[in-house]
Amino acid sequence: MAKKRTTLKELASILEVSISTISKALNDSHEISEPTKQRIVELAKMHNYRPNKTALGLKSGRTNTIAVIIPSVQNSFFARALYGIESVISKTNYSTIVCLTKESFDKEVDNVDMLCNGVVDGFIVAVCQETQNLGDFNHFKDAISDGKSIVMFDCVLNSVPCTKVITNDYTAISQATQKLIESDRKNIVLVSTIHNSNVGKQRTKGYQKAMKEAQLSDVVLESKPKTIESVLKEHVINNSVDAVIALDTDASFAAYKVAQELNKNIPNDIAVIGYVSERIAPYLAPGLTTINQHSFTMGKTAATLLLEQLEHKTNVDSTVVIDSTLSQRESS
Amino acid sequence: MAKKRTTLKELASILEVSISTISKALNDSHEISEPTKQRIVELAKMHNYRPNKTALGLKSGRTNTIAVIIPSVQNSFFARALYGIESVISKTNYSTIVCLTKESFDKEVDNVDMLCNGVVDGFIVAVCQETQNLGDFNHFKDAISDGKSIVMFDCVLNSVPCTKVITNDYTAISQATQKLIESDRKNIVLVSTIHNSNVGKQRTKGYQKAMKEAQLSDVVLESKPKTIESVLKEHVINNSVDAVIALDTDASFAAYKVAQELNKNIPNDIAVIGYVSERIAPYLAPGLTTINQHSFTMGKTAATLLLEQLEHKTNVDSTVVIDSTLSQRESS
DNA sequence: TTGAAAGCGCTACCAA
DNA sequence: TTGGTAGCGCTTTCAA
Repeated sequence: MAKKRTTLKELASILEVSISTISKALNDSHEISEPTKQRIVELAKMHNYRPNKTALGLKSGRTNTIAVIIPSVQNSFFARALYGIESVISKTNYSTIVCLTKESFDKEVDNVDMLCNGVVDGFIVAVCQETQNLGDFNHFKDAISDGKSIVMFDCVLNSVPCTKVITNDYTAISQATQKLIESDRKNIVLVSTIHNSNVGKQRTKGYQKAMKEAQLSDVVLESKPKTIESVLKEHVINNSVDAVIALDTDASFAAYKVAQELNKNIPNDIAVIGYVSERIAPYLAPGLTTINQHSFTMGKTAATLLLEQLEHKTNVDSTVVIDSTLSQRESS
Repeated sequence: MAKKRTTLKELASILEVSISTISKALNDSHEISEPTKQRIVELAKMHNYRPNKTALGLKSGRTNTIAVIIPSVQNSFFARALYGIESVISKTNYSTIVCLTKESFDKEVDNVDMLCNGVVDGFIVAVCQETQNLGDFNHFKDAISDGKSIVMFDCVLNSVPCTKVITNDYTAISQATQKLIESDRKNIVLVSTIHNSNVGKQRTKGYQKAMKEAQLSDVVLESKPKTIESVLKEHVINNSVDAVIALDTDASFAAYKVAQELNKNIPNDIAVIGYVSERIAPYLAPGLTTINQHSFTMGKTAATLLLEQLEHKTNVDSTVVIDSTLSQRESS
């Protein structure tokens, strides 16, 4: 198979003109006469000519491609953020490469290294957990010294000089907790399967701060997705609980399931606030009050900032905060 | 900023040897003496040299990059399929470009056209709905005649000669319906928000066939995601319904919500079978019996087949079927 | 064992 | 208005 793609050279030899004439004509240069231009454009169309992007890239030193490096796409936060990024990028003449790290440091390093070599102009990254724990950021620093622009979002590295888009996790959950307290909930339990991540830790601290301020004692239940439900159930059976704050999707679902199994009414017996995709939250019964991280907006913002830097070929060290907000529904 | 990436040329001028010597040394050619090799490799390491992929691509005519073109990543089916694809590709020296079409024909055409030009070696595509309706497949045919390999999955185009990975939608839902009938359900309603897609139509036909065979009359409720709940509720109030088959996530959630609001017990009053991510289904209360399309496996299969074709530089016209299976849970 | 030069597809400069 | 040529970074003959 493989009737290889038409090149300028071929067109040139067919019309018996020079390659540069072809190139100029196709780029609508004023140097070329109208009739010649027409002949060439027509022939190019006939042969379905389209310029080789790789060659363009080599020539210009830019590829008009950006890389999005995220841990996963099954996580609805990242899925929606990616959607936000795409919504911006697709309006430009840039393409997007998406790489999934699955929270592996090695994969993250591999991806960054590989794409640095003339494949992309810049990166949008949600730094993976393992990298944060390891504290090895050389792949990003190398990329920057190679002249790449980087925008980090959600999980960011403060010690890497680049643009960061984050949310106010700590404050948001702290306020949510306060709100529960104001509506007379006293026994508020925090449930989480993401206690190993920085994001999870931030959120837990925010909750604890609010509880402490109200002179209530905090209860933090942490477990793996598979077991979180039984851990919570156990706790609810043996203690009085009138509210649950769930830090992630698994924990949120677990709260609902436990409530149902123990015949507790949401929100009358137990109020629930959780982190679940805004697409799913309203479909739960009752609709789940969520802390909305505005993932779409975060993605959009990150993409916009990166494009800006790419235009000016700069890499600025700054931080933008997108506020999380409480999406009040029936569960609290 | 931008201390541009080190090139062979620079290394050559530092060591005052020729570019070709550097190139050969770095590629461990036997033509180069050990001592020279060592000096060069060492210097390269010092300067953090890594070859420019674009240049490699231009030279070799292959880019070791594949494109995954899917409608969305918020749909858990595609998210998981992508995960399956990545799991295969990331073990090779290929990279993945992900493009989201949002079901737009124009975006699909743009993506394919753009990536054909020396950016990727092959495509994994879930054809978007609009393209299926329009019936214009030239972008794929062009890509093939440009020598690209294509593997389609889920939504495929039979008239495009390429590898296809599909599931047995029709049979799977037909069997699920039969199973409901065997367990004495008579008033089985189908609910769908994807009636415009081929997949939706196939599933509906499978259901209708099973109903007809059992001499039961079929009821098909179709609506938009926002309104499907009220449509179903209305129907359940005015008719006797003892089972619901939901063709998509929105419809599945709607079924649960309606049951709860009308105080119907699942599965005693109403059995439910739906299409929902396997990650979420068990968390519903009660756990939802789903028709599992094995999205991960489909992705893995598609990727494996594409790699195979890329190795042999062929493009074969064949179809692989991955069977959907019933994941029995408590809702039916 | 090393180097010079051509060429991948393209653009852009300079000359004709 | 056209064409020749150099060069982007790399590999690969072929000569030295």
